[in-house]
Amino acid sequence: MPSPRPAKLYEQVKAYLREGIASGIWKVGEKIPSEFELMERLGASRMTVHRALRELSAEGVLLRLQGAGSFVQAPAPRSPLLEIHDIAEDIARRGHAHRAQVLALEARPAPADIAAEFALRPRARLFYSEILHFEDEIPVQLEQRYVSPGFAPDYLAQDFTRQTPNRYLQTIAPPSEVEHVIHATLADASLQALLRLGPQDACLCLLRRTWTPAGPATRSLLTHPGSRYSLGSRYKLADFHARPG
Amino acid sequence: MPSPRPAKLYEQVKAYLREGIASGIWKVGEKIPSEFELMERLGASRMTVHRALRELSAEGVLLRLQGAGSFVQAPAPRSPLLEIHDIAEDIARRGHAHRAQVLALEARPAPADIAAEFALRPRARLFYSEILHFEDEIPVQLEQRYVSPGFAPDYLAQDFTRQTPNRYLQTIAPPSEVEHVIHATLADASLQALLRLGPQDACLCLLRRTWTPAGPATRSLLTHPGSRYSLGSRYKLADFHARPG
DNA sequence: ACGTGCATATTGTATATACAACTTTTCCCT
DNA sequence: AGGGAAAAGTTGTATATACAATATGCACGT
Repeated sequence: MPSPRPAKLYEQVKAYLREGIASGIWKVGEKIPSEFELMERLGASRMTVHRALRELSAEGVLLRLQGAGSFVQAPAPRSPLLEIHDIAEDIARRGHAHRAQVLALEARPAPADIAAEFALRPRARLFYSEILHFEDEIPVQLEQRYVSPGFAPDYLAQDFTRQTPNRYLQTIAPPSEVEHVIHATLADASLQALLRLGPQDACLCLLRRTWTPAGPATRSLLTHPGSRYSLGSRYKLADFHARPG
Repeated sequence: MPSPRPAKLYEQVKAYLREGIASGIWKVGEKIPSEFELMERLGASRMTVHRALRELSAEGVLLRLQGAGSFVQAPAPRSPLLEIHDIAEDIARRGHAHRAQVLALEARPAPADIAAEFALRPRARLFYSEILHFEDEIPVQLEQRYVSPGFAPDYLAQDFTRQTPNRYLQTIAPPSEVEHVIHATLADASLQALLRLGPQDACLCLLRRTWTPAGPATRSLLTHPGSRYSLGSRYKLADFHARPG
């Protein structure tokens, strides 16, 4: 049994501050102890405390003002990266447990409008999967997905409780084009039951369609409980560093 | 005439390396000079060089392997989920008529949570505008926006029936960073009246925050009738993800 | 020929010190 | 009381040093 190697000191300082903020000792907008105070309290050097505070500042947890002090920042909303990661990774990144329940996995005749999207004749068969995703046993997404059989011939043989369709399809071939459309609706009866919503709860619906050079690949409708989930992204626009000498 | 103040040394080291990578002196996957080598070449201490390299590593520019060296990373592909689009342009693109009704335009004390987002003291004043946007005389967006006075000092003097705040702010300075968060709610009484919604209608809310290098610039909450409006984007994924062997 | 082990190179962490830059508070003079 | 200067407090940057952790290559012995 290995003795627990002491974690990096600056990580300990960061953890100490994170916990204090999470537990409400220091609230948003309030000032946390100074570097000197933390230095004496935690028994680390000022440079170590300084590094911890600088990293927390870079992460958006703290706002540091030279000459004034360090203040707790409003938590940045968690931003699941819409275009790349799948929900299992998002949940894992938040440190929660993900579970997938496969409600349907079959080839079914496509509705006329969807068949048209895939450039197929009406009633042509498409692969269809319906999966309910849980975050710590709370339902957070209903995933209804049509997949072109020509794109993923082995789709129906997968175990999607172990690997999300998103991730499996990435291994087949990454899409060359992606479309996102987001809208909001009120939950109908079946959605209320699946997502454990009340009759007055709104849903956030994300329609994601992907294409490969060969044609339409997938069409997935991701429905989230509007009150418990949000979608977001944050990115830098200008990475140019044109500095005149 | 003030002599140009020398930039921070670790920033100079970072710039030196960025330029070398950009100009092709060091290519993706190649090893850059060691901390010791850079230390002698640039005349900075090892700790200063070390800080520059550590930050470049955190930014994804370099990959550092203890005992081996520092290697140039492949640039991360950036594909914005939602480009900054202007609702007046969207409506015009659909061939419809846009009209804006200014419901409020004033300096007001910011609520505590919003003041914290802007790194201001509670009760500090922010510019605030509330504008209702119509598409062919049907309300499609309620825009509630806080603007940092330091970022746009003349904000309150604008006529936002002629030019949307979004467009005006773009002329001031484009943001360096953008965050989008989307969620869905049920319309409350005031929203029902403004957007002409029924008590059972869902709303699609887009919170958009922007930053400049100087700090937080704007915070706008855009509320759409979920039944009449959707957000979307479609883009090509030009870059494929190449991993170093 | 082959692997073992050691020396070396490189990055990671921690500390002490010094001074600079900036903010807030205190206090003194008018 | 008011204004302003001084002092104190806090964060930012830069350096020197020491040791730890990890990877690589070389020399040596079998």
